[in-house]
Amino acid sequence: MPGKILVVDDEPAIRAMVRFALKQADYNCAEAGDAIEAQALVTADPPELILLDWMLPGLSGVDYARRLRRERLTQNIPIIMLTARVDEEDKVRALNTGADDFITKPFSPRELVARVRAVLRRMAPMAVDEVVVAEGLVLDPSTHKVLANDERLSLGPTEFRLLHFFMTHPERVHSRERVLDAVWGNNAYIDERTVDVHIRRLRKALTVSGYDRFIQTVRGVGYRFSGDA
Amino acid sequence: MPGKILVVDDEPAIRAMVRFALKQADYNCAEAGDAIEAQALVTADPPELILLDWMLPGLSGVDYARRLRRERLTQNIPIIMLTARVDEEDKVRALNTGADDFITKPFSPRELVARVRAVLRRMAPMAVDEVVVAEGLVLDPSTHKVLANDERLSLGPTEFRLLHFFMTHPERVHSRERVLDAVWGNNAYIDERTVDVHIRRLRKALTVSGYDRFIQTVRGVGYRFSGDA
DNA sequence: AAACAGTATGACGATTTTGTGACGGGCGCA
DNA sequence: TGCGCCCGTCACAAAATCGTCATACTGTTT
Repeated sequence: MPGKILVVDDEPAIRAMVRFALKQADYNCAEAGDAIEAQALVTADPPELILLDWMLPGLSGVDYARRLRRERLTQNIPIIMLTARVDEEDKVRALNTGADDFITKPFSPRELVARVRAVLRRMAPMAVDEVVVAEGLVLDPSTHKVLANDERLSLGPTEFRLLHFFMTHPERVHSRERVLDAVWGNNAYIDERTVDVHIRRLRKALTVSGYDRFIQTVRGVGYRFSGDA
Repeated sequence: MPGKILVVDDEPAIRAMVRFALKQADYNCAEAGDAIEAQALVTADPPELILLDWMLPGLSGVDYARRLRRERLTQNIPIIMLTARVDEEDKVRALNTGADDFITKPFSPRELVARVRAVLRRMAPMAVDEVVVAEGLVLDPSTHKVLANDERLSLGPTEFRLLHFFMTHPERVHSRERVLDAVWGNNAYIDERTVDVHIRRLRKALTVSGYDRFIQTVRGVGYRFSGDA
């Protein structure tokens, strides 16, 4: 059950279109016509993502984005900008205000959903309950056990969380910084090289069952968890 | 190479500590003891980020932040507040004056660097992670994989960036200088012939699947990426 | 055809990035 | 208090990649 998304746009037609598109994709949807309404909804019940129009009556979308971004210290809500023109200048400014993506109007429902999914996926925390499976590798967060071809392998707490993170975010390359944020917590001030060491330990634990090949290093960028070479 | 950062604090000890920490992380560092000094430095040569003490002799940090936000020249420069207490009230006020983050004293050098990086990253334009396709060639920045007719080919970091640049700017001739700017960074002191060598390496990697024909040399001008001969 | 300028290619030392083993410290538990 | 476990950091080894150069090649000009 996907979460709730807040649309902020002064044009009801746009809102309706967005609501419809999101409903098709099983997203709940809250609506606001200006920044004031939006802020009320955000504080009352924080959405998972905000779709924010570039031009808004009163406080403009840009300014509101900036404000949201400042408050994002505590609340990490991704923002997608809706902008009318394809102006390169505005595009840069929009990104500078802290938007995570932007969509230029007019846009298709399909594009909207695709971008929403992309951003949410990028931000996605790990599902804490679900059993994760990749080929013969099974990780069960609830029992804190990892099976490789039905053989139990023992990991330390950090290695477990690391593997969990990788298995829930496969294929994508993760910078050491990103891994630190996800596995150690958003404010652990730790040397990035520590990631290497834990990768090493995790790999060693996985080697006995031959699954160390899943963890690939992408030179100069970070690491990736993937089934194929 | 990271840019310059301005530290505004009346305690020389703090400034020294900050300077040292930032130098470790390869940031240049300017210092000021009060708002007057700070303002001189800011107008002379705007820094990329300002570390601003909450309490300052004369014009207070909060007021100065507010003033910075009003000036066109400085309103896009992120500000991190240095504050002694963790007062929730002050925190809100700080954010409202336009601070992008704040650090409570005392803090570790590592925390400082981490927060500076975080704020700078938030300000930086997002990398557009879209998959680029040209005939049978597929380059995916998010997974950092390149497929040529479904066959995986492995590129070094520079070759990857080079191919990415070419694929996102096809059908156009690029001078070596232009390529250096785009792929190596806007101020890399590197022999232009190095481009030739990397073109060569990229071509070799592409040859196995016959895609080297995509990279054409335009004698006396530069190179071009294009599907047709 | 020879001279010339621009480009391709292979090799090499230097540098950067990552892998690996070891060490000391903290923390819980007996 | 002693012990075992796990962690973060370091120093060093190994590996990958980089930038430059010398040389061979190619197309152009005179």
